[in-house]
Amino acid sequence: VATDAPEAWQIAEAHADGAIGFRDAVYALVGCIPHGKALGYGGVASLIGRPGAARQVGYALAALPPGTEVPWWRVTRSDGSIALAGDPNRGPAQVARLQAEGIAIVEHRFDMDRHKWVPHA
DNA sequence: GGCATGACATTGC
DNA sequence: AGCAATGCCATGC
Repeated sequence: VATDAPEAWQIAEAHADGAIGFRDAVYALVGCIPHGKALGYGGVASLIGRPGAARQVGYALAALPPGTEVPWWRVTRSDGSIALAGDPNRGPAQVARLQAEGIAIVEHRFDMDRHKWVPHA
């Protein structure tokens, strides 16, 4: 299986084994989200194996450096609304990124069911 | 080790 | 459908 990126379950396992910390697991998983897809904070937390730690996902992403390669913009709220909508800095940037990937956003919200990423197990 | 903080999720009104 | 209140958990001090 020549996948260029680790599978979601592998990340969850690595985190469970303590090989990587929660934050690193978040970064790795977010990095797996394909172009044009999105995921809710809770969804990311669940895939890592820590359902309920949705807030920490945001906390981890907030710690990302400006020029990071992690596609943090593909992570939104579970209902498809932009958490950073009120942020004059990252908000517009996130919306622009998503739209550039083909996701139609109206009033800082988009159809999550239509763009939600579902790892193929 | 305990306390306060926070890019969320859910439920109830 | 929209708003308010409550629960959850990793981080940092």
